Amino acid sequence: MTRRPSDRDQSSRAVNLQDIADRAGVSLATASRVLGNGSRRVNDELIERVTRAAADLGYSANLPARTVATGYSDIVGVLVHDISDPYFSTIATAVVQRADQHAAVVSIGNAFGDARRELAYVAMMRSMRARAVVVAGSRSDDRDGHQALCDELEAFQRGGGRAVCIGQPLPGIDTVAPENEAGARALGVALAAAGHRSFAVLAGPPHLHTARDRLRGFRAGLEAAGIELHSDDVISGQFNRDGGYEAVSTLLSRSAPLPRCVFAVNDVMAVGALARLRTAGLDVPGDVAVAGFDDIVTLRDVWPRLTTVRLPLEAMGEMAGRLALDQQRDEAPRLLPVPGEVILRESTALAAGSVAS
Amino acid sequence: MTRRPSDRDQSSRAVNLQDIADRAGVSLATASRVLGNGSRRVNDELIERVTRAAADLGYSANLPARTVATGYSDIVGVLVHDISDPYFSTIATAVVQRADQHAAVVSIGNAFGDARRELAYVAMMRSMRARAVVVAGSRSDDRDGHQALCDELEAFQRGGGRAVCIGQPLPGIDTVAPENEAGARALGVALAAAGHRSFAVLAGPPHLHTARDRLRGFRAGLEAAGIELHSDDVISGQFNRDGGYEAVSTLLSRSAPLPRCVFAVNDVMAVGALARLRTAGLDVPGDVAVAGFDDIVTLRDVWPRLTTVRLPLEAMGEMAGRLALDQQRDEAPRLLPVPGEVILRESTALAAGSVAS
DNA sequence: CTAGTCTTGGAAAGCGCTTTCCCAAAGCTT
DNA sequence: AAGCTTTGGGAAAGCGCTTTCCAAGACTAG
Repeated sequence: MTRRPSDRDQSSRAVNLQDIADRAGVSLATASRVLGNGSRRVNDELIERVTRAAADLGYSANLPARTVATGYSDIVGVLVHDISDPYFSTIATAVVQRADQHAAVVSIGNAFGDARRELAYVAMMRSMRARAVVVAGSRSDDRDGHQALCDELEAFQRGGGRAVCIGQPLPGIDTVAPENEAGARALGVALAAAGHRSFAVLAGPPHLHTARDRLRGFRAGLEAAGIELHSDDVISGQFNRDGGYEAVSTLLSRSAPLPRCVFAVNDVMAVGALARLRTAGLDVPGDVAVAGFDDIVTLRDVWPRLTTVRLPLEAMGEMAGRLALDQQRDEAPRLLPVPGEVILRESTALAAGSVAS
Repeated sequence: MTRRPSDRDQSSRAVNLQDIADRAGVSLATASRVLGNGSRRVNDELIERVTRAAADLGYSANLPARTVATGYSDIVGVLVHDISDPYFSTIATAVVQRADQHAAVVSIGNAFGDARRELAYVAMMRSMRARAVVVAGSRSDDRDGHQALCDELEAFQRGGGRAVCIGQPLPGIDTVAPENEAGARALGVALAAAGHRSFAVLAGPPHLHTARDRLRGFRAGLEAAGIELHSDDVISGQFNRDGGYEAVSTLLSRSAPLPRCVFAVNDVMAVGALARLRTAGLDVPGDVAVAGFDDIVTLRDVWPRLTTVRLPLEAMGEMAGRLALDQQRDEAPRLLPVPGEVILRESTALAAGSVAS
């Protein structure tokens, strides 16, 4: 099977470095030094010849082979619940941009919130010898799944990769942590200060940390203003648009009077709530006020504009990218808290001077 | 962490197949046959021993090495303009789902519509020996860039990968082609039939094929109804939310009377237009009607609900995934046209019986 | 003019896997 | 019992690259 350089075969095997070396009349090593990282000086004329040969033949380095040889790749994995959710796609875009600057290529994994898929994806990144992996999205209560993920991430790091997480801190792993609880608390305080008195919370799934933290914070904020949130006023459901829609359906179907203000634990749910209220012929904020969380850019144009807690999603992705790519490996794991900013808009406006019952 | 005395060094080198073979007391070849594709029968007891050893040592196959050995990888590249645009993230999600079924892992590239980045990304996928690449998003007029991309994709296919494109057909490449022109035409016809008579088009960038096709189709639809679209009534701008917003600003700043109906060549622009009109205190559809294109799911809850042309984005991603992964290589390139469906909603409603001037 | 230090090209030894090839042992048929 | 085909394990040859290691030539220094 040994091919002489002279007998060019017809098979469509891709051109490799040896082909380039042959054509340029240099050794494999020299060709590699020219086209590779260039750690060693090569005669200008040879550089020229090799470069020319590579261009002529349309050479494209075999990256997997390079990875095998060096033990190092330029893949960065990003793991999200759902890339079509603007929350995640915004973060992912930022990571991609950061990775671009490091000539790294991003591989995005959709886990649909499933712990098994998450595990499989991180394992895959480990198999690929990825340079780093960014895990975004709320952890859930599944103890075993959680532990397995931590183990896998640890193995990943032992193998020389870097792991970063966006959301709940994972032990031993750099984390960009949005302050869900504090943000929701501030929102509760602000809404109370604006004159709201009766509330319901569309709380999302009880097992999701993010959802729970936001509920807890909001409740604390109200309590600080002397308002108590009854458990009847907490409706759980899905963490997406339909979850918000259905939670409002539940509220509407009850005999109890509607609360004057509804807090959905994320913007997408808030939009679902808005849709359901409109279907019921109710005015927002006239009849019911609605607030969300995240301040998703795509949703800034919904009307009435949503009161929400702004998370700097782009900055968060950017920070995660930086942690994953810039930092030295020997530093201790970091925790970067990200504060949210309460933004009051039309969706929770009250007629001037009035105090809602 | 039980290391056998025979283990040579303490360095944290990842466990490899040889380690597994040693521990199981079999040869490298046998270990490979058990853990690899299993193309050959292996004694049950040995299978058991190897599997056990792999589990004990937390073995994770080195995928790049496998790729080097076989020449095949399980990476699928998806190239989009902007993953945070719901149009693309919806498509990407569908491709990811399809790829999951093939145990392939998706790598998403953001080109931000820049031809150079697109080229670089496809080249990168070729370097990675990716199994397939899906290029989504409108081509622009840049002749050279376009040719370079085609060349690169052809090189990619010659190297054994599959290329699929979503949008304008590329020569020699399987394409999922939304019928932009026909859809826009149908929309024009439908709006005219609904009684609209005076129009403007927020046309996006003139060099983008998708934008142009939609404009051309819309114009043809109006002409079929005996309505002519003057060039004054075509405002170009960006293909995103801000483009819609600013185009309406332009309309408002003119001395001419506002058109009764505005067609934005995509939904995101339509939402920008809606925002601008609202800022100007104009009612939609009372004062001005607005229509979009795509029927983005995230935007179905904006109010008034947008008249649009629905593209089955998920199905399109799914089809692209299928073309990329299921099909045999020797078949001729295919062109799968995807029809759009006109959906009339509140944003273009006219008071019953009235005909807009 | 010789010894010592840089340069810089090439041969070859890996990297971790798959797969071909070889061969021993076992199962058939006559 | 002799000749076959299976069966399945192991040695070793790659895959395409990087990176030692070596050696030869080009310089300095004494």
